[in-house]
Amino acid sequence: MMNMGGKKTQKKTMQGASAQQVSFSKRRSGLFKKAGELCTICAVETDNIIFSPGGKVFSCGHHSVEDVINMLGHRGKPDAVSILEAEAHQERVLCDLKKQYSDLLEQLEAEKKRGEKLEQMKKEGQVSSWFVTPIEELSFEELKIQHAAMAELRGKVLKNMAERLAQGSAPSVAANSGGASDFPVSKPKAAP
Amino acid sequence: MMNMGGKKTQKKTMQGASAQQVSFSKRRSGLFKKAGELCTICAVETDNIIFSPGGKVFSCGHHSVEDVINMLGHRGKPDAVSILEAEAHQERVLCDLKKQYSDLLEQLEAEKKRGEKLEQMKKEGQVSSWFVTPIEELSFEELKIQHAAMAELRGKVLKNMAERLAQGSAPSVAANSGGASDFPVSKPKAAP
DNA sequence: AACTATTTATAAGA
DNA sequence: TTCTTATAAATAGTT
Repeated sequence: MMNMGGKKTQKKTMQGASAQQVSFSKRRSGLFKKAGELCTICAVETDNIIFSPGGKVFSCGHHSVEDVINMLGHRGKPDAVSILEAEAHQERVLCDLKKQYSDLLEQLEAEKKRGEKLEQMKKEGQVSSWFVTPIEELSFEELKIQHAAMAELRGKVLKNMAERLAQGSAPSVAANSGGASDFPVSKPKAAP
Repeated sequence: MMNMGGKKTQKKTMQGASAQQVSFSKRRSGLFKKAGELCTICAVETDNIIFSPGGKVFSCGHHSVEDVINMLGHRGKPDAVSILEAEAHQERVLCDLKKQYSDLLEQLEAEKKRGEKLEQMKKEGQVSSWFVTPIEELSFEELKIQHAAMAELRGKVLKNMAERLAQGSAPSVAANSGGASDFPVSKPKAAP
């Protein structure tokens, strides 16, 4: 399609008012997005203001244009420190939300891993899940199947025990010799 | 090499002061560079300020912080459109974030439930793990315990089945009645 | 607005 | 810190 993507970085004013407007919209969101990421990832605060030729003012950040204006209206001439100390409550909320969002993502990720393990267990066969599901929650049909499955497993166990006895093998704790060490019984690793 | 570059976009505060510092430096230059490009390409003016936690202030743009203040003050009040636009943007971002946040809560809750089941399985004892572990890998002692456990479970199942039959109750899957919807989401924050 | 080919940005590693 | 590199993102031009 030869559409030329990012091309080489534009070094001069884009030709064509239309294209320039489009590019402006894209890059404006891009810039604000980057700013937001910077805040979230590095725990800093930013303020970004863009004055378009049309006289419009776009901004994002912890200290909104609104607040600056209000402050100016309230006071005669604030210094940089005033702005620094000013708190935009809406932006603050946004920031907190972002943080919470981040925390949630983290937790979600952790829970997902545990969930996947559960999924794996389930896939391993219905048997395992039946045994850990409160019996009251099982349907009658499921109970019947479980009953049969248990009977079969019991037979296997007895058979295995009999074989071992016959061989006179001494009871011992089988070491996890790599075989099925991937069973989801591992202890959770706390993330400090 | 597997050095992982851009990885997936970091969504959370980066852990490790060192890594965070490195990332901050990179992203700070990245942001300023983007701002510069935006100015050049779209013929607009920008001002960007970053407040680092260390108290340092980084900035770039066409006007000093003082200039920005003066300019805003000089214009008295940006036209209504400007304010509306800025507000709209922030509102959009906030809304999107809130929605994502809600969705995440939902997902988290679901994952939590699955996680709890896993936890329950583990607490249930070794029984569940035994059933999914290849029988050859179990020790004789474990087999005996398993045998006993199975016998007990079998008894429970039969008993439950008998009760249900006696009551003539239709087979059904009981729904989770107990719920913990009060997942800790936010923590109180002290305002600086 | 959506898509795609390219260019950028950047997290890890050295 | 700076350089490298693999991978994710951003985005100019097109549809």
